[in-house]
Amino acid sequence: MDLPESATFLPLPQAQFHVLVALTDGDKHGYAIMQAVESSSNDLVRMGPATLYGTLKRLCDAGLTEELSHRPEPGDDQRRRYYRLSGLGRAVCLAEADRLADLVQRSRTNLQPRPA
Amino acid sequence: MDLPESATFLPLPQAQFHVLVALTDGDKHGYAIMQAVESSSNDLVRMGPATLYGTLKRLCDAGLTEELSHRPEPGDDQRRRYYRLSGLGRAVCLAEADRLADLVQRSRTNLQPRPA
DNA sequence: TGACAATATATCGGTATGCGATATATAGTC
DNA sequence: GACTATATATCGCATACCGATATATTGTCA
Repeated sequence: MDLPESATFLPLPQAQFHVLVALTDGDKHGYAIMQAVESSSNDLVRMGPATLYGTLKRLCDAGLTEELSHRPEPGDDQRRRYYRLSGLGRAVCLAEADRLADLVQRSRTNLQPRPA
Repeated sequence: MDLPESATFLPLPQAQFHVLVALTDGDKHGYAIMQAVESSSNDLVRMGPATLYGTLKRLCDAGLTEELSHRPEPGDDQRRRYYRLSGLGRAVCLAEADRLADLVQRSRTNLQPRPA
């Protein structure tokens, strides 16, 4: 069941979707998100600090992500700030995935050479 | 086989991808593209004239689409200007679809509750 | 210890993209 | 003739994106 509220965030800006998807993997700090987005796209998507931290701010303001109040790995780099998907963030991420899956399928279907 | 050149256009801005996908269906004039994008997304994606014609200009400048020199339906509305996908546009559209399909699959896989 | 690279967050300022509103004009309907 | 839908076009603002730079910490190696 999908919260109707999710649709109001669609279409999601690309950078926001990239960050949400990176967090479906598990909680991460900013720098790790940046690396995950780049490596998982084979460096096709480049995400510098300006895009990352600006996007993280927007996502947290919108309630799609939350900053962790506790530190998952005590003794790690003290500068790190960790983020996780909220319940709403999960719903929005899935809704955007559905929307994009439809576009992907239609473009592939239409562009396949049709057998006579 | 994918032209390496296609990758240089990725990630494609959302509006550009929407227009390309709309044209995989067949050649269309601007107004028809606008309606196709909205109706095929169940009005989730709204595309006004400013976004449409600006995007079409960028796509034609980049060589991803081409304006038809002839009129496919003689006797139709004389104001119409028809557009079609170029070969490069097809390749870029498929490459972007591949990129998005990967994001969709990973987000779905990660967000499914994992059976114990 | 000192030098250096990698890690980590943050912001400035400019560019690209997106879009509401408006303009203009034709085509179709009643 | 009045009205709606069709069709293209552009202004100006808002949002989104991103290269460059700044600052400081951490880790590594000599």
